[in-house]
Amino acid sequence: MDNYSVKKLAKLAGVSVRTLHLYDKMGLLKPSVRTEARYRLYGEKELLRLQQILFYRELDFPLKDICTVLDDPAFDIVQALEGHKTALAAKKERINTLIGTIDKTLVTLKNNAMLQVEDLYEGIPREKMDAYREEAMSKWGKDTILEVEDTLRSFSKQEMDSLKQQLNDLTARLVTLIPKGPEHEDVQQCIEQRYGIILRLTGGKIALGKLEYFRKLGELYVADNRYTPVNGMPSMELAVFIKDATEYYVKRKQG
Amino acid sequence: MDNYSVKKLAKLAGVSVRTLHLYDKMGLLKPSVRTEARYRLYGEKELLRLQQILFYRELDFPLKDICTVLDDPAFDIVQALEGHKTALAAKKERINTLIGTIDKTLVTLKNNAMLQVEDLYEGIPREKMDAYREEAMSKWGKDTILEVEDTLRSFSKQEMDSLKQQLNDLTARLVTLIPKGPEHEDVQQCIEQRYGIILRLTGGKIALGKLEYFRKLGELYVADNRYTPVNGMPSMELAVFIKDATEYYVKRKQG
DNA sequence: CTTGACTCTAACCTTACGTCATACCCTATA
DNA sequence: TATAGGGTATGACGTAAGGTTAGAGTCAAG
Repeated sequence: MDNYSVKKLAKLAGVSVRTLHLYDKMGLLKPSVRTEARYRLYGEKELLRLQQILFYRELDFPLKDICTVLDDPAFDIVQALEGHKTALAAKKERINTLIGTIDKTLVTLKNNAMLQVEDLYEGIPREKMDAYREEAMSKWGKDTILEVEDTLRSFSKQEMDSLKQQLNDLTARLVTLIPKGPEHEDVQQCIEQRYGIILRLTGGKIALGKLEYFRKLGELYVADNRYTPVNGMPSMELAVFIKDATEYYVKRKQG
Repeated sequence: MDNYSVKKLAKLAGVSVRTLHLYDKMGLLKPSVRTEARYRLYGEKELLRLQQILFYRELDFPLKDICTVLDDPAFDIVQALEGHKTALAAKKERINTLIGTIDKTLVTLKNNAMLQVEDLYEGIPREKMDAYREEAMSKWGKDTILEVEDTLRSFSKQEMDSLKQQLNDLTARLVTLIPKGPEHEDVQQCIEQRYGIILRLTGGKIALGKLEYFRKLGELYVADNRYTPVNGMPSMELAVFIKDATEYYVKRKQG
């Protein structure tokens, strides 16, 4: 009997000594014996009671309620548990709401940072956006576009700026490389880098074969000169150049 | 400028004056001006900041984190929100576990109180239970039995004891009434009370017509004398008596 | 007899306020 | 002008469930 010192009981039950002191003072778990030096000693009965206490504690019951549950024999545990369950369900609902709010906020934040997704289209006025999106959707499929836009939205502003800058640099470099012809090694290197960046921007989620998709993107450069910015100015020459270089690139990769 | 006193701002934002004092002391929201009497005065800028504070507060952000979010321009809000969302999701998962534990505990508690559902069968040894249940299921349908058992399990120990006691009393009374014959008014009253109790015990969920079900129960009393306990002793005489009385009762009600 | 491990009590710290208590300030009215 | 009433400031205490010292006493082994 009375085998356990505070530390032994604490280790056994996985709580701190402080916790046992506290439970003692608040009457939740009294030691069965105090030595003359006022050391606390607990027996098996106390160990059992501690187990019960910890069970209810794990269910987030306040210690005072645990006291009531364990000490009042007329207490309806079933009702207490059911009430507690209701409270937990309410908490859970609140957390769901919070998570929803955070999601909405994240979308808003990223949209605000990312509304420059328009910048990808380089200067197309906002009122033409809808027409453009419909066009793109009918060309590549609505789902494809939506997936790409989702992916774009997931980038942080810094990442986005970096990728945009890289694309701009490549475009500028390609302008200087026009004289060398679309099949020149330097041009092909630029095209390959463009391919990598665009893959990242579209998240590799494109349903079409990736190279095929990339080729279509090359075509688009010719079909619609809105897509070929050179310092903000459209350039048919650059568009054709990129298209030719892309087709050669794809052909070499597929061959 | 500096339009709002503590109380005005508090009312406007739906917080307490104490909260504003606190936010001031901890540097989260300083008044733009202090009068010479040290009264706090806030301007529009502070109102706006308070709105932001409250937004994050509603998301259960600790105030210190809100401080960081609002004051450190290099702080990555998106990352903070995503981290917070993860934490909330973990909390939610924990609550799910807790609810599951409570459910299991409730079932255990009710089973422990109710495993005496067997007592309904009055002394049938546990190893014969399964055979009996199959028999009952083939007689009345598996679903019927499962529904009835569910209903039985939903009773608290006190309710159950009370109903059991009432049934025992009625049985004892019927024994004394055997000489008067199954159609005697007193006997019929007992049968009617039995009917009511059994209806409660089975929750009225029985698929069969209730009276019809009750009649079958009467038949069963004869078909299997395990169902007719008299102080623990089976009594064929009582079983027949109850069957006759029940059939008369049903006939009268249906007629 | 000393050392190291153990124990006691007490007190302060945490979050985000609520609730006094005491004292000061301001303004409108008699 | 005195005062009543409401607004305000500061400080302190309390909350839940302990964590973290601090100072002092206790126990068993070498």
